[in-house]
Amino acid sequence: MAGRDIHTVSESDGGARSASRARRADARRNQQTLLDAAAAVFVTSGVEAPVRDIAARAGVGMGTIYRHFPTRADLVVAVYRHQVEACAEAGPALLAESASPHAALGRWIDLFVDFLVTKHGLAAALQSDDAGFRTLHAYFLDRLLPVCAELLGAAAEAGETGPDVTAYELMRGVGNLCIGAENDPEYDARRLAQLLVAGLRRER
Amino acid sequence: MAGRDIHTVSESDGGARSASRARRADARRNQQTLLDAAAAVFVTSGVEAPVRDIAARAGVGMGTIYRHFPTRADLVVAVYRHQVEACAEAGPALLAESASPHAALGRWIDLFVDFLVTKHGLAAALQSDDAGFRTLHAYFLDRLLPVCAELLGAAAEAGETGPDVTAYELMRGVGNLCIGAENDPEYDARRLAQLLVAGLRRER
Amino acid sequence: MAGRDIHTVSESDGGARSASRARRADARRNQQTLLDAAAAVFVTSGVEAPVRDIAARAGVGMGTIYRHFPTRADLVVAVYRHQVEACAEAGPALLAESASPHAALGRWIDLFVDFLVTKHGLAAALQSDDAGFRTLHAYFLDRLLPVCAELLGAAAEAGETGPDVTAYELMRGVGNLCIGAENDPEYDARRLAQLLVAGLRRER
Amino acid sequence: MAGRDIHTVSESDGGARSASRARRADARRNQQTLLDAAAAVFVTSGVEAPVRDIAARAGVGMGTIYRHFPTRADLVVAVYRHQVEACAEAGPALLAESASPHAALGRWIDLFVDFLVTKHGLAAALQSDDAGFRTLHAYFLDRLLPVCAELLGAAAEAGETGPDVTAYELMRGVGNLCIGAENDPEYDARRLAQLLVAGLRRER
DNA sequence: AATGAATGAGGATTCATTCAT
DNA sequence: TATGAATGAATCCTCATTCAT
Repeated sequence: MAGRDIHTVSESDGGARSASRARRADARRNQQTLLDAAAAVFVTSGVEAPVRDIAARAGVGMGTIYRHFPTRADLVVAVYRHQVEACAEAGPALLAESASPHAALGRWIDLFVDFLVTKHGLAAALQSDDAGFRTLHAYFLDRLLPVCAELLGAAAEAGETGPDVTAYELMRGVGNLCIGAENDPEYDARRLAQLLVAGLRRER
Repeated sequence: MAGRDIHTVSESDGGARSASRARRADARRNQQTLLDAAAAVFVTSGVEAPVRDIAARAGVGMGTIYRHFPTRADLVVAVYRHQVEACAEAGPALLAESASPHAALGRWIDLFVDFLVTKHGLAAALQSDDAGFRTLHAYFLDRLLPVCAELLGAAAEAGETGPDVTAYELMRGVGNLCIGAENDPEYDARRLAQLLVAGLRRER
Repeated sequence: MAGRDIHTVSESDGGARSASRARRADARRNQQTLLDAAAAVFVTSGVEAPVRDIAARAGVGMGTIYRHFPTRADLVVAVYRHQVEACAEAGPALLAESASPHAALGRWIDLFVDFLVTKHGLAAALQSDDAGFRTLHAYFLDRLLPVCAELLGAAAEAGETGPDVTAYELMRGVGNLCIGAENDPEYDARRLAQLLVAGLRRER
Repeated sequence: MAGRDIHTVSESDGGARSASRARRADARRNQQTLLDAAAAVFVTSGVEAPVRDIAARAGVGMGTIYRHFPTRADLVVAVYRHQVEACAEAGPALLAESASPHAALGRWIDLFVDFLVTKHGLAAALQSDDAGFRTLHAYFLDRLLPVCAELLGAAAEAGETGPDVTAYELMRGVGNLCIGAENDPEYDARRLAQLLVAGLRRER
């Protein structure tokens, strides 16, 4: 009887749990669908694409988007999180394997530019005054600024660079250089960014 | 009589002429009013300010704005023409008076940045996909690209720089660096632009 | 053995019974949790507060709210039932202890106003066209109209009042007077309601 | 010649003026169309009817509504202005022609109730917290409160009433009594309002 | 030539209610 | 039974541009 009670309890608990687990799995899958749809729409229409378009592409109602990602910034961050993380994590590795800190910085900036340039409108959104993008800006800074600062600091310590710019300015500048780059075949943001890095160089 | 006729004719001719002259003067004065109003509104609301606001400031109807400046780009160009011209004309002078072509380039870029940074939203408009800004982009390029190219070419010829970037890329890059700079006290577009220029430098 | 069987049976019967009892107790506790949560949310957000908020406050799913209270009116009624009952029951008592039926009516109206005025949005909900509130309206009427009618009838019988208004009109009027009173410090619904009651007064 | 110039000038001035006059006449006619449409829609859908509905009814774009009446309150006020004015102006007249100030007050309240009750949703809007209705509230108060205050004051001075309520409370109360009255055949707001007035009465 | 009234597309956001798990 | 994810209708307001007067 106790056994049955327990069983019953565990069954109902288990049922609840597995239902909840199932629901969660479902929701997670759904989230991924959303992210995929958003990513796809972002490519063609930029990160400011209408919510309705994203919802349509994902085959869900708009409310579903809002449920999962209350703010547009939340959605954008979620879409690009993996790549931002990868970029952040690449910093120390590059520092370790490159010939010099300055070289590492250059390679890291390349990664950053390659990332931004392929994300239609992202670079612009990062600078947008729009309150809805405040968080986006913050996320990028939180995650990448320390990495940039470390590389920059290492280069300075090695005497390769002077104290010309802050890490923030450098990132902001590089970000700016990427704006609209995807539409202009005459313009190579990567090259410009490397020029910036080169400009930091100091002869010993 | 002939004299009188002539006189009369000449008088009426003169009247027509002076009326026409007067009308032209009037129109010019009118245009100037428009430009002043636009400039004032651009300062506070950016170059994308509502047409109605500009018209109101100028004390004319919106139709008048459209008559004189069919596209927004036309208006923006007209507002900033003097400064763009001044910038363009400064190129050769700087080349003549500077210690080196590379130095001249740096000083010229400074002028360009100073100009852009103080024009709320102009740098962004220069990159805008918006059809209404196509002409704006074109004008800036037409007028400034040759100047930049000359400075860049001179520096290259003097062996101060390599062939890293085209004049177009450089201008585009510098323009990009100015986007949103007016709102961010942590960010000094001038410094970044100079970094770019420094990055062009080659040791002999 | 029989004893044991009986015992067992009775035990299991008892188990079932107590389980059922326990379940009922559980359900009741659950309901109470819901009502407490709803009451709390009503205070701050009014009786039209989002279902989700109430569910969240109660720590249950929204579906649970709907199961127990299919319409919002059901929930609102349940939340205020005690107070409505108390108000209803106060009628005869007041009639018994007051100096006159008209005085009793006045005191009873005071009770009613005091109740309504402290329930954010309730008075408005009572008049709402909204289908979801139809039942609410009905409940209040079912329960309170007879009481009001009795008081009013007694006063008329005593010659204190004329047949100016129906009990329904009086209640409706008093209810209306309470709308929005909680937000307006310049407005005293109680005073107005008493004016209404005073207006009923007839000299013998 | 001078004559011609003057003539020309006066012609062009005259043209501009008559164009402007024509435009203004046109616009005025248009405004009336708008007001008629709004009034019609208000009758069926209440004063909170969607702007689009009103525009459709008037056969104009929504922008036209916004141009003429930036705020919903502006529109509502415009629609009812004549009647509010009439109500305001009736006050002194009633005072003059009635048997007593208190009687005048009663008749004036009748006018006010008759006005409100036929305006679907207006009474409710007058109490709405909604910022868009703040102005509406203010207009009614500005225009009618002094009238009510005068009548009330005269009655008090004549010793017919006591100082039970302020003019504001009385108007607020009467306004409240009218909420939803148009939908309820069992409820006569006019009668209730008169009860309120009767309640003010004091025997000498 | 000037005026300024009119048009109407376009996108964000909230929440009651249902129903699969 | 309980959960809570998903749906999607409904309305607001701005502003570039046109064109009748």
